[in-house]
Amino acid sequence: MKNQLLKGDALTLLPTLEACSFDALITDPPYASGGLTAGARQKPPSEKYVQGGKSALHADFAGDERDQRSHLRWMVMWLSECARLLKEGAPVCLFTDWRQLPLTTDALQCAGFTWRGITVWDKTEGVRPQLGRFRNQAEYVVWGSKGSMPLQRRAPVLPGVIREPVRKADKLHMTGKPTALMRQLVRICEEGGRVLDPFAGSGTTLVAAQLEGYSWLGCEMTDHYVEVAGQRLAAL
Amino acid sequence: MKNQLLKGDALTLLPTLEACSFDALITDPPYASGGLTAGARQKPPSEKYVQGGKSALHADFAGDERDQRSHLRWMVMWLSECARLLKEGAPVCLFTDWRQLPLTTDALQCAGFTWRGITVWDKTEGVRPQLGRFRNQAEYVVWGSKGSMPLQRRAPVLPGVIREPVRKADKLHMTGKPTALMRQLVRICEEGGRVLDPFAGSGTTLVAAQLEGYSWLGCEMTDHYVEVAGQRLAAL
DNA sequence: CCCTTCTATGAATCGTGCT
DNA sequence: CAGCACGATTCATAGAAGG
Repeated sequence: MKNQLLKGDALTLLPTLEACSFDALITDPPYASGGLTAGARQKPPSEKYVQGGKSALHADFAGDERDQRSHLRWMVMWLSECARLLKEGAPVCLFTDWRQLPLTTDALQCAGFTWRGITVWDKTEGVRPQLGRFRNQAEYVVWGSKGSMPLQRRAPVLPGVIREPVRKADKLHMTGKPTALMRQLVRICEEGGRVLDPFAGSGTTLVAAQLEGYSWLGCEMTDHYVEVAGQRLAAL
Repeated sequence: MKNQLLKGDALTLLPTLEACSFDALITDPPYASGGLTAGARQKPPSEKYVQGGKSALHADFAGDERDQRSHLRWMVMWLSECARLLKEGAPVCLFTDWRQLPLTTDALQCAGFTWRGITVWDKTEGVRPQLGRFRNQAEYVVWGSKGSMPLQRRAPVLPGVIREPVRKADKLHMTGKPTALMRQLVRICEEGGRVLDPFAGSGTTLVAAQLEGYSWLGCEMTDHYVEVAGQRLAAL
């Protein structure tokens, strides 16, 4: 199966793809979680996620200004499209932060998937330490499957907590994940299978999939990141 | 303030305590999460959580056979009682597993607390591997506060992920937590404050509180564990 | 006392087969 | 057919046993 990076909105592109043609869904959708108030959430991500008065390092990305209710509906919409594209028993991994974790497990299950657990990404460094509080040093991968997941799948035992620091040189998107982290995660896919990432961003999931011997298809609607991801994938 | 270990049901005991007299709520309630079917959930914990036909190492504990709906209602009931007992701004820490995490964040917020984050207990590797799956090696601490939480509280910066293996000699309850883990957690309480644990079990939270210089009050309804906890605390 | 070898265990889960 | 009981499975680590 040919690898492809498609430019456009996942909700438009997914319906054009062939049913039952993917072995795993692994993606990092917009969290829509920055900001305590609805108003603060509607600022573009480059203002929302930047500390202090620093200028934005990364281009804005789309799809991050919904309120909780709309965000859930939107998650269920694209997840349901993905359910059609996945083979029976295929695993699903969705990144989320603590604030959106319950919404993410709801969305996964509303879309008809079986929720099977949570894997923790431990960033190891304290992000914004605050006296008298716990550090906010983890993000979460909500994972599950389309229907039952036979034990004879060709996939290894995978870690439930992945300790991986964020390295600037390896972060090409505002919410980009370390390549080493993604290389661990994609291994939930059956050996040599085909990985779907409808929110490819700077393409780290696709790069990891390629490095681990999978084929892949990604969608990304922001021109800038389609170019970034394209270059990274071409350089492999 | 005198330290006390009370014997009885939390829902009965909590209303008898004085309002605004605690600086932190730190507890590990029954999760009611084992078992795929209603029937399986009603088995005692020693059968539910132990593999194979091995004989039970620890005595059973009560309150683990509710379904999701009743479990939520019950959580909100005792949490609301605790809200009355806590001072304004006091932190709350609730243990939970991946399956009950969304329910726990709901319960915390339904009872009127502000949800502030999740802290991860990483049990480290060695926990029941399964091919083709992520290891289930973490439990979670949902934490928050009664109302706003001033930054000038006398409490240190605390870790967001705590790596701590389970040691047999340090585990006196089927679901007992390591003392080292609890010593880290209780430090969310303001220096020298008073800690409440309505589900004391073998008393690890109270032991940790004592070791870290806090005063404490615990409730436990199972005779056996009241005795175990009493002995541990007396031995300090 | 230190090192090596061995064994037991885990807040499970899946699939089968019986009721 | 739905629901439930039961056996099989996975491996890093702790802790015991032995040299």
